[in-house]
Amino acid sequence: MVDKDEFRKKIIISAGQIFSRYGFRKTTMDELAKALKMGKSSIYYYFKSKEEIFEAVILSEANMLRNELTKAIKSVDSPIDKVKNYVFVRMKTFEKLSNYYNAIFDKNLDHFDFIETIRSKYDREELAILRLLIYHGAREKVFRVVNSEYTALAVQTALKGLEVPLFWKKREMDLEKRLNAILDVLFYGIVRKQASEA
Amino acid sequence: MVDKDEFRKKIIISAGQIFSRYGFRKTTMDELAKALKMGKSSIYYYFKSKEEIFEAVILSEANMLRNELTKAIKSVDSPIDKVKNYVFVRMKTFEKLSNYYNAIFDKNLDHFDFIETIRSKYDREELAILRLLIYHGAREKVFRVVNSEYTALAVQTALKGLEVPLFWKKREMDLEKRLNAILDVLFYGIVRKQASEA
DNA sequence: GAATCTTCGACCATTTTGTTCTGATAATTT
DNA sequence: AAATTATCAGAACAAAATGGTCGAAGATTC
Repeated sequence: MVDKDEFRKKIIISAGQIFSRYGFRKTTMDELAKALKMGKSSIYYYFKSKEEIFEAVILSEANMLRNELTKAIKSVDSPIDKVKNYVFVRMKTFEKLSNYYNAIFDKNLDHFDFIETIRSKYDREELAILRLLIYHGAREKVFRVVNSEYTALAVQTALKGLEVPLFWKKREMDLEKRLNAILDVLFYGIVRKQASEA
Repeated sequence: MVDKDEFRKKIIISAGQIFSRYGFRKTTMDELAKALKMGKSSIYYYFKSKEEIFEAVILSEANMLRNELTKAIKSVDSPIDKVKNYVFVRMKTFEKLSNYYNAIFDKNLDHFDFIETIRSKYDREELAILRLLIYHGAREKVFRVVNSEYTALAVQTALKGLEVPLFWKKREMDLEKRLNAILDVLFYGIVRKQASEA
């Protein structure tokens, strides 16, 4: 009873590693079984299908991302740093949680309903966070913002657009440097002139 | 006629990348075809089988390794540096030519005859090079060596033994640092006392 | 030792995949 | 331009791989 959930987590971790390496399609149940040192059919005692395992992995990674992000936001005070941290952590964590990343972007996985669910849920959550960050920044007169709702949407759209080229040319240049450059641009369009970083 | 060989090379390069990512087993002819933007069956105009493509890839990588090694040896003069470079380049190049590396070590590929052929051929070549390096070092009184044949064999055996743990724990520590440490040990057992690095 | 939880191997239906075959089209030669 | 050859792609196929099922057999608990 108790152990069952515990073992589910083990499966999720192990499966997450293998999925991230080979993708959903190329990962076989036999492989998962071997990695877990158990018979293939035993896995079905814990999960109903390969898809369900994948879903659990994605969900787990989505939660990790959320945790990382909220932690990153709380770790600093100034609105600028909050946004900066948010973008940074978002990009860097995406790199690690490649299952989640692929689930969001891989067109081959489109037909999984739960991915669409997660996708939109993640979008809504992110938008809410961004709106809050921007709203606070505007309140403290650090950001010049007319409508935080629209600005948040704009920032989110920009971030989404950035992901693709950011990951496509992953090895070409230092991720941090590129991110910093992008953030500079972002802030020079948002930050008030002569704003102090209080 | 001429173009055919040229296109074969293209296939080898493209296939090499995909094989290195997914391994021989998980790579499908369809994938190779898509990467080459041609029909799956068209590939069979250039190669007789998937196995033959793999063989060509391995052979190509083996040649690259050989080139890198000879270049590395020629680039320095002192026997110590030659051996040092040899080991370094051998290990670092192995990392990139992962098809070759996997072909040599992956037990799932044991049943391919040509791998055994390459394996032993590579062994012989390497032994000859090492023997030469050591012989020269002994001649210049930098190495204390009784029988360069046996010493070369000993060094080769040591290198082989090192590969496995070196790659198994790839991410744990800096490869260069570990290699340097190992080389230190190797040389302190081989280099004459008060030897000058001429 | 009955009842329940957990694992496994054998088996199955379906899909995937390496390969072949046939023919179409482009290139080259005669 | 006819004939030959080189190059390619789609359909078809046999064999292999794979996700999933089922009943039985170990464990574990009561």
